[in-house]
Amino acid sequence: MPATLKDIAKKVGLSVTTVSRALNDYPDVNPETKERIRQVAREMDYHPHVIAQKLQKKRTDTIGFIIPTAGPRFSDPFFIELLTGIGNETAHQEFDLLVSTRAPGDQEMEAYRRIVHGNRVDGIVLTRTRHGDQRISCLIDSDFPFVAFGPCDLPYDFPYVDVDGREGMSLVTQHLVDLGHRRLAYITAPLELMFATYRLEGHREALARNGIPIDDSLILTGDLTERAGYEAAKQLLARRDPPTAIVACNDLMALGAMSAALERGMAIGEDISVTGFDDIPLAAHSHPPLTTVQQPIYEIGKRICHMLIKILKGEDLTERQVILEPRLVMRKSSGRSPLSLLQKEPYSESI
Amino acid sequence: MPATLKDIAKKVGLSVTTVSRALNDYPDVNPETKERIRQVAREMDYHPHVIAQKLQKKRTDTIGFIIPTAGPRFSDPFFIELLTGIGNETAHQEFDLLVSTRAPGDQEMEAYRRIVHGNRVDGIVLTRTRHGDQRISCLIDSDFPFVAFGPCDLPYDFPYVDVDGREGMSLVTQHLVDLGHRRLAYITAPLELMFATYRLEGHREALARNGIPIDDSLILTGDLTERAGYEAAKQLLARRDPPTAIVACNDLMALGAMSAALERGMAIGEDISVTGFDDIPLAAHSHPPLTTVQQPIYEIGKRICHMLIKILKGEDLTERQVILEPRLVMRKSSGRSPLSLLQKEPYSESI
DNA sequence: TTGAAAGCGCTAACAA
DNA sequence: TTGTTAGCGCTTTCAA
Repeated sequence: MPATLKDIAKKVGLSVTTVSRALNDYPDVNPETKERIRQVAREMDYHPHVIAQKLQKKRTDTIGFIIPTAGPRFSDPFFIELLTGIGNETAHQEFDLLVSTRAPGDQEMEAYRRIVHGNRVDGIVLTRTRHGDQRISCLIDSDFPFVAFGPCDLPYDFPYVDVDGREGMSLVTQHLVDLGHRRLAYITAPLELMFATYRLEGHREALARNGIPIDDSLILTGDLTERAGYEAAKQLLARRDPPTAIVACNDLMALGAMSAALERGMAIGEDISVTGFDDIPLAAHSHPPLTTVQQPIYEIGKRICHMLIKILKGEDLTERQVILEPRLVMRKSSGRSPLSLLQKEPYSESI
Repeated sequence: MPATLKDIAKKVGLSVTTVSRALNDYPDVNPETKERIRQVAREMDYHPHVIAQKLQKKRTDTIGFIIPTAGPRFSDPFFIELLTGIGNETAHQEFDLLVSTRAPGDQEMEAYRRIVHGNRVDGIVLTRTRHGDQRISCLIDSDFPFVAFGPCDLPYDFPYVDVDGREGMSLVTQHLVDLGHRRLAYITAPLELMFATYRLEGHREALARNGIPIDDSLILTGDLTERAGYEAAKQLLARRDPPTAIVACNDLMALGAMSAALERGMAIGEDISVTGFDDIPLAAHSHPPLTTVQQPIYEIGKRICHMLIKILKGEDLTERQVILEPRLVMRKSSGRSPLSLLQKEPYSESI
């Protein structure tokens, strides 16, 4: 049985209160008494019972994070990096982290309720915000502290961090247009996801800005996995009028798209350009390396967590909504359009 | 303020005890009383205070999982899949999951102590067991329940699940030998990791079995990231006597190795064969698809968690050590050795 | 069928 | 400087 304050009190012949105060370094304890108590505590290998502390303090010093895992083989590296950011900041601030893995849907809402109502955690981190996100309205209704990765179209003001996806997609798309591409396909994530909408908007804006008509048949939807990117690209490349560039909504789908193109014997960055979004470590090590938009995922995780803990401590946030600028990372998977009138090299054939 | 048993008791004019019993469906409560209490509880949106329950029950119904994250950009998809398995089983059994992210080392041990001593969790899941694993001796000394992914060379008997890595590596290596390879390089993980040792042993055994001398200069070490695989392969391929096959200790390093080979303009599966271990989803979508050894990661996560909860409930384990058979997944990244005397096709040139 | 009382381990207001 | 008392919200004897 682990030692309790009572055990120590008995041993040193003092009250539980004094022992508690000594161990918590209160100033109104005789220094010698304090030292003696601490000595005994060490000898008895005492560790405070955190559950009892939590009950008394009415605070759990724990934050919750529910990972929207789609299916058993879910393995988006994005989430590990985000989790690492959240986890490290959590530990740094001496908080604990409660994690749930639930696919979006009923069970997910149940997990939220379980966490919110059970006083298990003091606050929650939310990711992949959705249009009319039920989770957000539920949390706001219960007046439960949270910070989200991404905004929402509900008429609430809540704290979040985001990367400007519209701008990001606009940047890559412009980059491709500058390389002479006029026929760009786009693989989006399900549009219920806020970020998917923004990114698609950025893409469309860039096309419009350059006077390129939007062909809806070139916009396909995938579930953010490499498999989905592969399938979508396969379909696109089998067309009689295939695109010269494929813009994917995330890196995993871009990698899938690349494999579909390679399978057809195409040279990526030449016959076809492919771009992603996220800049996961694999993006730099695909072949060819993937042109993408960088999100500082780890830092975002830390930042979200930092904001949340500030809220929990009752401190004011300097910024309630943080929007980070994305950065275009040009690599070899994007190149001049094969249909471009611009010449690649002085001696290359033009059409 | 959330409603408490006391609030309900006051409202219905009964004692807290009776309310508690009614809500916990004890048989010795008047059915009508019970119904009335439940009705009121619903109206007041009552939810039990789990912290108080935990304190009283002296059980947290929570398990802990410390992810050994190496660095901020840590993003091995392997861990998300494992986490999903653990998380889903945890939820299924109505347990909570506490996660820590710590790089191996001092902070990691501190995280273990924090969790063990603070009564935060009832048991722990351990991954990536190491030689003389401090974490294991610490947990055993404290008599703290845990289940590991992988065995340990300490003289303790503890429950774990593992995939036979020796057999797995033996299978891929044999596969390569059968394809005519005689010069095989190996990229290992740091050998302090138990699985790294086993896998390397399997590789060596297969070579020995086939009378192929072991060339230690062909064995390099990497930190399991794609970057490490890339660097190692780059070095191997720059040799005057490059290998015809590269066996990597995990898929991520194999993917990195592939990119190094592609960068040199080599045709993978022809000029050079590359194999991995894990079978992460990306392995099927690399180009060419990666020959690897499958580990049912998600199921292992579920199984570990299932065993742990069984232990916590005081039930007997039918098997304390579970060793799963690996499965070789042959894909296109492995092909006949270019130096092979065997003919690839009837009409191909032999050397 | 119900209630009173005790206690899980801790903290904190108040008194001495 | 120390101790007394109360209480966090819940469960569980034991007695009525």
